[in-house]
Amino acid sequence: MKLRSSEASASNSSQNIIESKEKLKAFLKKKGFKSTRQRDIIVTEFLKSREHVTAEELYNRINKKYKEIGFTTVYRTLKLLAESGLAAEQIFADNLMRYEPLSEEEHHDHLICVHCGSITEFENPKMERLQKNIANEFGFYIVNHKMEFYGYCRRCRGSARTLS
Amino acid sequence: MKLRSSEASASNSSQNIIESKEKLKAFLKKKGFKSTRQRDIIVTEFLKSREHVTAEELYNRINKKYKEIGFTTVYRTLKLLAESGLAAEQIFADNLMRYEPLSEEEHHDHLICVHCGSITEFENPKMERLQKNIANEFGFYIVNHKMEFYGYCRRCRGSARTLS
DNA sequence: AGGAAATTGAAATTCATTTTCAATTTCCAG
DNA sequence: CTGGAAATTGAAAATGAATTTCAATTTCCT
Repeated sequence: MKLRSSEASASNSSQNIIESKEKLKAFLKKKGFKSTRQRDIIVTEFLKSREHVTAEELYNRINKKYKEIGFTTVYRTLKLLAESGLAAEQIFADNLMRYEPLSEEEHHDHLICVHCGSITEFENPKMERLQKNIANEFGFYIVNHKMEFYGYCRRCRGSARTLS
Repeated sequence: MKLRSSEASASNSSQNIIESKEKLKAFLKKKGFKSTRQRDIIVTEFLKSREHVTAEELYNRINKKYKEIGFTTVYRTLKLLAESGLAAEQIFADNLMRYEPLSEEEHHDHLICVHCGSITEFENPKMERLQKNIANEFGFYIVNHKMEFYGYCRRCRGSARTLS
């Protein structure tokens, strides 16, 4: 089991940021889009965060330093990142569109605490295999999947007395 | 593997409808709510459909026969069914709230065709066990989970030439 | 039957997401 | 280096699904 929780080490992050920014630049060029100061700032902040952010959350964070960057541009840049394959769009139980940095082909699933809201990511090879087997039984070709566990994380499991 | 696709046999459905309606009645009484003509019609139509409907879809269906029943009432009745445990609320990739009839404690997952939109349900004991094991490793207590496979169903896999 | 409490449904509201549009910026061709 | 076509920006408006409001109506307990 490969853990990739939000609390995990952030080493190599500056290297990853540079790499990702290069990828975005290539994507922009290929599509005839332009590189701008705003996009650069937004992408940098987004990749630094390494969280599942909504457009509004990222905008608020950016707005503290860069008053002149508008919500719409943050929103559009996140969409652009999703198109270019550098971010994944995900909707959890709160029904807000969230974005997370995505490198290469990795796919991970989520443990979401309904008490504190923490999101822990994990990858599990057994799970991947089982999913493929199930799909095969139905003649189904999986392009993408979504798996979320909602419940109580280790910390909240102890403190929440409301467990039924 | 237990199949429960939308195309599966609908035998016993009238029996199930009566049963479910009794359950709703009990729920209403317990809560001090009232039984109404509208609720009866909406619940009947909902249970008959045995699909993952949005409030609007169900409203449109009902509106053909019963012009006097408003959207709001359909919406509220679906919420009520969800509260009473007779329906499950689910949001798929199109980001619309859908409701499906829910009997007892069953939980099933979904194969969603991105080409024709069909939703097939399945249950898999191995999957349930693996999910619990994974959660245990993280000290996580699962209350609920969501698993969806997006891809091409048997039928569309053949006809869609756009598979990369 | 009487009336308190719940329900109904049309309309209004909310709120995240998306689009519009005029002003500005980017960047390629010359 | 420019000039200017094309893309971008950001404020504001629009969209659209979900939810709430409220006056009129219905339910159902006593």
